[in-house]
Amino acid sequence: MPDPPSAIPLLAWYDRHRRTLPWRGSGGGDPYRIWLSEVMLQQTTVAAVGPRYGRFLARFPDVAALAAAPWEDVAAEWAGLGYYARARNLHAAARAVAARGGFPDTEAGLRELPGIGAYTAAAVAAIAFNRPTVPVDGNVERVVARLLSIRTPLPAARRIIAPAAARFMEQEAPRARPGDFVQALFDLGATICTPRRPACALCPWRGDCAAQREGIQETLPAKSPKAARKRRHGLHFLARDPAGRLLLRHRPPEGLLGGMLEIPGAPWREDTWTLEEALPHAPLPGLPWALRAGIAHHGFTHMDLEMRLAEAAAPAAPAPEGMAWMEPASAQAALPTAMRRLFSLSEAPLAEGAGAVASGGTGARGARRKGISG
DNA sequence: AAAGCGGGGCT
DNA sequence: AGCCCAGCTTT
Repeated sequence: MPDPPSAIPLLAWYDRHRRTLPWRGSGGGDPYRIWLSEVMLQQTTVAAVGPRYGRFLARFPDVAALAAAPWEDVAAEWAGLGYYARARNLHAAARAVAARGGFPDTEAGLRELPGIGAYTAAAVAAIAFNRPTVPVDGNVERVVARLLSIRTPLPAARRIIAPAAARFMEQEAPRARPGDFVQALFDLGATICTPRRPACALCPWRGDCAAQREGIQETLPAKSPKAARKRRHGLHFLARDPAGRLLLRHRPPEGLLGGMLEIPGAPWREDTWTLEEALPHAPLPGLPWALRAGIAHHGFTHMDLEMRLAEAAAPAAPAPEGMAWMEPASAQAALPTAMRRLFSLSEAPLAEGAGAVASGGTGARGARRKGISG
């Protein structure tokens, strides 16, 4: 394994070109803010986190406030961000931190908290506590794979990349400012050493990059092929009570959309559902369900989902076990994106032959936003 | 080692 | 229509 290049040119570049980001502003060094940003940024782009970070911080300004909050508030604030286990773990970790009287200030201590793996422990240790460690995220994998021209495909290449990245901390300059060094690596990967069309001419390491010398930088890192996505179908039931409230159901705490709200329905399966077939899965018996036109599409990492929506007016009644009547505005805000798309079908006309309303329309007119089709 | 787990932004 | 993203947890 060749020596890594000197970190000095990278740090000099960072001092001139570092990105201005919400979690780099005032309050610097606050481990709560840095931890929150790292968790939000797990598999999530800076652009997506941007508008959500300040909002979350305003609602839960410190770890004590987050620890004291009920899960429903945390879930509603996280809704739409995805990977909801992050929110569950964030909440649990906040309670653990509050109970022990503050954040652990070492990588090993941080690693014990729920939702903190090898990457996040190293990132918080370096950025919040200036511990000399190198977190390896997608940016660092790409930068190191190119610098050293590592052709082994991911994820196997991590066995080579991680120790190579760790060797940077043998140098004096990064040890003097670990937080800046690791963020310099992130910024380099995000703005110069990008997945496609990297700006090698502007790179502080342009003379040190083995892949660039070989002209293969755009092909690295190589990746193993991933499995194909399955397709599943659902039919869901939206009941409205006389006050206009919606009947929603709590999903189980673990698994897909764990701990989040949903519009109750028949289980997702390979075959499509007919309304009659799905009727036993309706949340309330004996209602005059009418199918809406259109299908809500939602792609998860491992599954493409197509959902239809039936609606009915319900008499005033207590919500069944595990469900709740909710005002439409607060309900929609607390729903994960897949369920928001499904809910938007309620603006569509009734499906052909679905009830007393004459058809003749062409489907979900006015509902052709992303994920909706007729 | 592989699979489950969201959603948005960009090409 | 893919690919990628400041990954973690469970099997």
